[in-house]
Amino acid sequence: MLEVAPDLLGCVVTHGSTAGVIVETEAYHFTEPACHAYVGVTPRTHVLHGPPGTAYVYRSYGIHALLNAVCEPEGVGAAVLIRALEPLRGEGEMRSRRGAGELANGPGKLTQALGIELTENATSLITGPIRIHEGERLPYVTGVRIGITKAAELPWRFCAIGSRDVSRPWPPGLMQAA
DNA sequence: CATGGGATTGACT
DNA sequence: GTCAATCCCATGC
Repeated sequence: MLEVAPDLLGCVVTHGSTAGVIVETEAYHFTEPACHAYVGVTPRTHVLHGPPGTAYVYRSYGIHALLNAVCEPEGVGAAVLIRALEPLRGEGEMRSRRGAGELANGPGKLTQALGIELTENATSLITGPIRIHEGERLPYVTGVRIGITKAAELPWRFCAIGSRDVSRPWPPGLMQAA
């Protein structure tokens, strides 16, 4: 999974008529307490322990939907959180859903921009409605995961170097090769 | 059945 | 920098 997370950088997420390039991810694994799968298999987390290539969408703080890609084999319980996208197609549609400001430089923002909803939890990332297809591999920097209260020191955040669409705070070195 | 927490965002001091 | 908003669900009585 720590290999899948950086591999996802540069991949393209498509939903409806909108699409974006992944520029930031974070890895989560059931062996560490920040991961929802840490508590074991429950109605909420069973998808995390399910087969790879599945979307895990959940609501955070009662307001935002966050998108994950389940990656390890069935029974393992791990996922990669998609934290930021660089808009590729359907920017007008994203704009109408997001209003002014950045479109997708944050995990809650990108789901709103693409129109991804909780009902799409457990759907396939191969057959849709949300689809992820391979893209070019991007150079990246690693950083500490942000926004969490448990195991926050793990360096499992991956950001594409030079992208201004990465969520803040930008990790040191992000703009080196821009 | 009641309660508390959460991988966030945006507005305000 | 600080703080509230708000829904799902895991946990505990």
